[in-house]
Amino acid sequence: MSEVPFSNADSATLRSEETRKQIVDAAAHLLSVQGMAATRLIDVVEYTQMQPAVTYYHFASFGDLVEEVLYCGITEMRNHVEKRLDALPPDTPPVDRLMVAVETHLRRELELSDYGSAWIRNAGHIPGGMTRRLKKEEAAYGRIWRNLFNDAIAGGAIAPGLDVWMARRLMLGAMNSATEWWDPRRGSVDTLVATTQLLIRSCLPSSA
Amino acid sequence: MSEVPFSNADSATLRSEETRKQIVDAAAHLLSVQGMAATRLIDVVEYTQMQPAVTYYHFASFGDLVEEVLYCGITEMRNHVEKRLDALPPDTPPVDRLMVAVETHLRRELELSDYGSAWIRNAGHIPGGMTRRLKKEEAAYGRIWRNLFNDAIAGGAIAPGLDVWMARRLMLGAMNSATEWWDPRRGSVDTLVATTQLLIRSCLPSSA
Amino acid sequence: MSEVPFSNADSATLRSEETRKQIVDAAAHLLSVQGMAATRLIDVVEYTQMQPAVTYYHFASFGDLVEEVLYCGITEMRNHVEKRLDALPPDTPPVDRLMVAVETHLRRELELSDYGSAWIRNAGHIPGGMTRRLKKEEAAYGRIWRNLFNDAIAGGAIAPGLDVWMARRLMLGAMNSATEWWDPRRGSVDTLVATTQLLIRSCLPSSA
Amino acid sequence: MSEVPFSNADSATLRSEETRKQIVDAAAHLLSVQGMAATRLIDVVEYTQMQPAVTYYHFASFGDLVEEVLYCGITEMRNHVEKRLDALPPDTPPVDRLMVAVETHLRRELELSDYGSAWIRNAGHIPGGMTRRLKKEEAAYGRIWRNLFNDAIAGGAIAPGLDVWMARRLMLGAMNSATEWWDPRRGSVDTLVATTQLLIRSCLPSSA
DNA sequence: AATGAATGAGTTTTCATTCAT
DNA sequence: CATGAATGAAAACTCATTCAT
Repeated sequence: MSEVPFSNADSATLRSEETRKQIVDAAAHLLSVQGMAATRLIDVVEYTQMQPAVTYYHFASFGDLVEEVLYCGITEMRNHVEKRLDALPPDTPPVDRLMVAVETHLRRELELSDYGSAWIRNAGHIPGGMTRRLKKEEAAYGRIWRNLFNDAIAGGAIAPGLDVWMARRLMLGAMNSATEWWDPRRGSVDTLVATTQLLIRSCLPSSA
Repeated sequence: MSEVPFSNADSATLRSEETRKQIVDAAAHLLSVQGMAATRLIDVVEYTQMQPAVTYYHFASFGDLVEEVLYCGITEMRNHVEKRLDALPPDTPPVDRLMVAVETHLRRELELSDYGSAWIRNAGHIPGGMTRRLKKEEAAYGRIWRNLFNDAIAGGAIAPGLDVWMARRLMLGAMNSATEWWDPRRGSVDTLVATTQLLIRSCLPSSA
Repeated sequence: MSEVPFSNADSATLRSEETRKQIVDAAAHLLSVQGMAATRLIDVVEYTQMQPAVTYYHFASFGDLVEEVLYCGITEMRNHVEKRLDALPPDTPPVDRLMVAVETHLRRELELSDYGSAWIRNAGHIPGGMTRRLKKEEAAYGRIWRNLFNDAIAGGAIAPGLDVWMARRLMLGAMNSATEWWDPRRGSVDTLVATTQLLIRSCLPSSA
Repeated sequence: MSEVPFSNADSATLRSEETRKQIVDAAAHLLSVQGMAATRLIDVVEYTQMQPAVTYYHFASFGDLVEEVLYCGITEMRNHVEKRLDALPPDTPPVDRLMVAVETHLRRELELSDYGSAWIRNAGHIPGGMTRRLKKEEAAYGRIWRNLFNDAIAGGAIAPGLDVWMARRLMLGAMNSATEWWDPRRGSVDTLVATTQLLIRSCLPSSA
């Protein structure tokens, strides 16, 4: 007969999406906590209390599931940073914009999402190298930071001998390293954000 | 050098030691290049053109071999940094001592030893967690840096809101991140050393 | 044609029959081309752009589907050969009747039906052995050939040492082998029919 | 010390070869009896009372094991036929040579070797198509028969409408079909050989 | 001291089948 | 009737480890 109101015809699709999400979430969690070397398909399905075969309904292989997690990690991170930056008043000074990005990146990496830290911790450990879409997405995120830094140092005098590309990498490396050592018992994320912002600020020529 | 005549027992020992070294070297190389997730016992012995069984003459398990590599990595790193610092004139200013440590750490990590980068890249990815001697050695190395930083900032005014422990971690994280992104084609280690030193210097209160 | 108005029940039945036919046709095609070892349920439904579950509305199991294909293959073959023979004038000489059967068998096997070749190629490869109805149908078809050959050699002198049963099997084997090697680019079916007829004729005692 | 007399230094190698042979033999047996569709790796290892993993010491995959069986089948068959032909007196008439080949092929296919029948029964059912070496070997065997037939019909008058290539295929098809239907209870191999030889002889133009 | 061979306990993967809608 | 989703049982395959020599 006619469709029951409010009953979604796509309920099967929704169920499926939910199942898929559970799997990816579990994988993201384990990858962010244990890293790739210690995360097997079996760990993921045990964590979700499902059957191994479910995975293969949604992904062609375990490797594909991992790739999906990392892809979501970098994409999500980029989207959030972009959104926060776009929401700023147009006249926000470049350095302030950079500080906002630093805060967003750190909070996401540590507090808000297993995907972010899964990406950061495992990006350099992908067995067969990165897929094309991972490379592309990473490059896009990298461009955001390049622009942020370039704007922030524009007009300032770069110290002789300093390589701007390396400097940017070092600062991002500093932020990302927090996934390995940050411990809520040793200090809040707020403190970490403040500290990181202070350090990065002090490295900018405009600070002189 | 050449083999000692009339000393079969010793030559056997030497051969054995050499074999062992080849295995550990190979493991260090692969761990530093591919990371733990992609490095299996089979890869290591294939790299040395040996048989899996050789490993078990020298190590109780594959895990032990990996642990040995990481232990060598951290130990070697500490020894070199200590030696360089000890060789400095006693009246070297603290900041200069820190700069020397930075240079030593970076050169070892990137140029001189697979062990150093094997350690740095995989420290956070050990399946069962660190062994006691790894923890101990890491703590010892950490103390060196704590002292270096403390001496360097002594007397200076710490910015309010800055957490010194975190700041130190961030700076070490920056240095260690180079294993993931450093590419000789984008700049020499000399440049990297200079850039890192400049950045760290600019973060120190004494620079004000 | 167009759908019958006011006859939903029938159109549904028709649709259902059509679906069933699509599946069996696809299975027949794949079995005749690839053989049983390479044909899975998944291949069949993918070929029809359907879902695995459809199969289970029409068949109790994948094995039943395969059996159905083979059963259709042998039945169809027998029916066609019988029809052609029945259509011959009653006074057709036995050898000519045999030649007609040879032509009918070959054309069906190679040109007209995936079912025929599916049967021929896979009859000896059924995992659990033949079902009863397959055995029965095969025996019935075999009887036709036995009679054809018996009539054709009746009155002729059988060479000493020749086993008639084996000779018949060999000739049928020759014909059936064409499914494995016949290639339209190496010669037409017409040529194949002519060649086969010539060979079989030359084996008959009446040819002397 | 010195090597123990009569103790083979390659005993390990011999053992290995023996194990490998057991596996291939078992696979050949099952393939010849059940065909590819019904033969799984697990069946082979169960038959040999070994562990699945042994297979992977000797073969990269189950597919490779199957390929090896088929390759041995065709190679072995060719070698035996060639040897028998080479041992004939140089002045043996071509038709007699052909008869010897027929006998050798049939006996090997039915009595002497699982490899021969494994090849014949499964050649047309290889999932991914034939490997290069299989094709090559098959072509070489085919050339032997082409020459045998060509020599046997040389000088005779080929019936108009008869395709020699097809005729040869049909006769080989007849012989190979015996793997599917031959049953020792219905007649000895001797009888089969005699019958086949008679039929093929009667097809040759020289018989006229 | 070294190694070729083998193995067991796992892992990933497959696939016919079922279920809920 | 049809189907998207899920599943269990079993398959192929992996790999650190051991054994016999």
